[in-house]
Amino acid sequence: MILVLSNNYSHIKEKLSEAGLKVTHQRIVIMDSILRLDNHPTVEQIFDLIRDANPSLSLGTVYKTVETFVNNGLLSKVSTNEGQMRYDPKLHNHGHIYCGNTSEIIDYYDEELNDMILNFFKKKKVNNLKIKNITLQINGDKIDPEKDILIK
Amino acid sequence: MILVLSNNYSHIKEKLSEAGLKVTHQRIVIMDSILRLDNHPTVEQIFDLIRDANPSLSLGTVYKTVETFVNNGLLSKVSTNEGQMRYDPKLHNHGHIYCGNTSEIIDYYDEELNDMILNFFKKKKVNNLKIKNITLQINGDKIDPEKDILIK
DNA sequence: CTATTTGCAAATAATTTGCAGCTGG
DNA sequence: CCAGCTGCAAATTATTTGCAAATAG
Repeated sequence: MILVLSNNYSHIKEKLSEAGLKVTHQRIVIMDSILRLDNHPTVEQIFDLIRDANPSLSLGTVYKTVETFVNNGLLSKVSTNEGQMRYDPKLHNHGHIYCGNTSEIIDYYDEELNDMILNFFKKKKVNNLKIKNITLQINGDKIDPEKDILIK
Repeated sequence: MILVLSNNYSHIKEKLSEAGLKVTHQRIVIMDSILRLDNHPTVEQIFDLIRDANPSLSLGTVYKTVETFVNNGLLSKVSTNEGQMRYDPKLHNHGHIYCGNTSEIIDYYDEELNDMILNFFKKKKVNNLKIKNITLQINGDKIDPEKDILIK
């Protein structure tokens, strides 16, 4: 029986190659940190997570790299009212919950709601616009900031 | 028959007073320009529109003023992927169409869709979150950048 | 080998701050 | 009058740029 060990970062390397990007250590580490951080990190948060283990990696490289990732469809850019861009590795059509009091951004996706909205826009047309995607933005405040938000 | 002339800026002055803000020339001119510009201006666009007629009014004051307006519920803040905040004088629950190729932000509101979404969130609950509002973000590109977007 | 990518430092852009002087209520 | 505004300049923050050295393919 042959056991194929899941090679470190193999999934990320593959994604980079598929996108036609050179597979560099910096890119792997940056993508990995975004996936691990999960909640839509800022450039600063990415840099803070990886700088100790990669002392020569510079902040400028993080800026350039996330921009490259966005341009090649590996990340999407999420703007906030706090003046810093954040980066989202989930590429399927999904919405976000913005917590005003904790600055968290939480993914929101509901199949039923999504279908409802897509059906609606099959009927109602917006002329002279090529729609790329439609997302829902839910603004609110966490009631208990210590606890998580639970989508039922 | 008594004809009451619509006093200049009277509506804006009223809004400011109601919000408990002092009615200053700067605030009137800034709010007026936002209403006139209509399409979710940046601070720079506001400033450009009013600077000639108000040479002593400074850019810093525009920044402070729009922030005051947001904090007092007279404007809402709209973030973009272009690194500049934009300001929206329409306060009722409505969505935005973001044109990637022209950087325009166009209001979108449909009663039926709005009801549909609100009803949905009466059933599905998001625990530990006090929802303030739910808006739709429609991303796309204008097909003919010269022409307007027409919502049918 | 060579087109890309990276690191670094300097530049730019957007926004905020501090504070003295002005002004609306 | 005086708390709240404004103007101005300097400070801060986020991001971009330019370029020489490094490196993936």
